[in-house]
Amino acid sequence: MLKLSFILKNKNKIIENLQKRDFKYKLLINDILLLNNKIKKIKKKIDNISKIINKFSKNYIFFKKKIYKDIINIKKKKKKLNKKYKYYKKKIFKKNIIIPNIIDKIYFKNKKNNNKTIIYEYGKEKLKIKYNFIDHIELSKKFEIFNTKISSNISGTGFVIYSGLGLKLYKALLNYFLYFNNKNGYKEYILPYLIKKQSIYGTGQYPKNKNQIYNINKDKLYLIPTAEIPLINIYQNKLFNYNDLPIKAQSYTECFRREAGSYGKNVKGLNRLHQFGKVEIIEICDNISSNLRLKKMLNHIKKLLKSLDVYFRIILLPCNDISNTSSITYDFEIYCFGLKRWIEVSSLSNCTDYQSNNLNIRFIKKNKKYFCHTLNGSSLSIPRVLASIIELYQCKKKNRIVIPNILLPFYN
RNA sequence: GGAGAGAUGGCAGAGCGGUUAAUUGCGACGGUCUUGAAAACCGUUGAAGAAUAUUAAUUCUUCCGGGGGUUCGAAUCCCUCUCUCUCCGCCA
Repeated sequence: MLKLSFILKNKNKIIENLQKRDFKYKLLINDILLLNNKIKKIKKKIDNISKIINKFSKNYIFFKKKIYKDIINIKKKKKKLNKKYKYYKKKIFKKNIIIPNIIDKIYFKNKKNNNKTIIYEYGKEKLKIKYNFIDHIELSKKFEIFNTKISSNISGTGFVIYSGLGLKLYKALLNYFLYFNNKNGYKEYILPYLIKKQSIYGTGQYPKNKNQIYNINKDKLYLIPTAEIPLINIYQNKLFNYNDLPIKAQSYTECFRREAGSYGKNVKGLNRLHQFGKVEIIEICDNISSNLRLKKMLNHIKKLLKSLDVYFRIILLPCNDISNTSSITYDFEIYCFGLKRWIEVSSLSNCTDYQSNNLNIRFIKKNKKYFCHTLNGSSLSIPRVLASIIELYQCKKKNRIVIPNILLPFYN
């Protein structure tokens, strides 16, 4: 979340920011300013009372019982004021936490920013291939790849079972992604899938996305919707040396999403699942170089997709479409030749200091402490990549699905 | 699940009702010495809010895991929550 002191000093900037994001609750900033003025007055009264009490207690022996009664009255007053103070603080917090991150400068350069901007495209020539592509759902009927019928008996819709060829490809993709990321310095972690509410607050998905997250009431735990949450939370309350940055980490986890409200075509096959596997990469860096790191991550994921030799594109998401925590987001989409549509396989964001404010992730440089910047991206979502690969690679030999060359060492 | 111990600054670790924002050690930063470095020595080293005032500061308040209570006064006593550790039980 944004620091309150920042909000107070940058009122206009934030209002402009909210407008750009099409944020609905426009009086939010005014509310916060009003509440803050109230709180200031209360704090001043409390300070004065504390001063009197402190003086009295320091000179206790001299004053003794003379002013004693006054002190007791004044203490009662202080208690009342304290309650008020905390009440307003909570109110401010509740409003503060829903203010999204400041969007990147790039969104102020282009006037048209309600549309997706394609910034890179690769493999377009594949569109020329003349072949009767069938989608991965049909393919799965022909080959042993995955099964949603059996899984729906077990868990309901939105779950999947991999076996045979599908399982082999799945593991190949997974191991290749981990290998590729690791080669580029991302340290791997195996993470818990059940997390506390506090961790979700830390990375900023709560309270906005609370309807998308599975909640295990009995134990007050939540299923992770993305590895980003436990992965970033590893570093809560950390103080890094400037020279140790950037921190690069990755993890494969299953991700659990309720997907409340989605229906129809999108739900079919491997496209939208309640549980899916994804390799996530994150970086933690200083407060200046985060956009440079973002570019490096962008190139990293680009290289990975290129090596799979699929038709993909990179999109700069419009600022009214990026998540609360993000200042700038790029989406990576692969073209599915069977479904004849684009599907998102990665989303890469710079969260600047929005998360590190919550999680108290800082670095120290020349005895001064600063908040780190955090970045995250998928590298990559496995079911969707698997689906798009089998759809494209079915054309290379009749009645067979070919495996991309790069995956062969991981396939066997 | 049962019993016990604990959470203090960047880290380690004292303090366990009254100049304690907190002894000390290490680290970090600055300086002296040196051709340079090390060693040694000297100095600096938490955060937030407010007032005065203005670029240099001064003053006040709050903060020793979170929340609440006792007291003229709490890091220190009590309650509660969260987390960590040790022992016992259960278990892949």
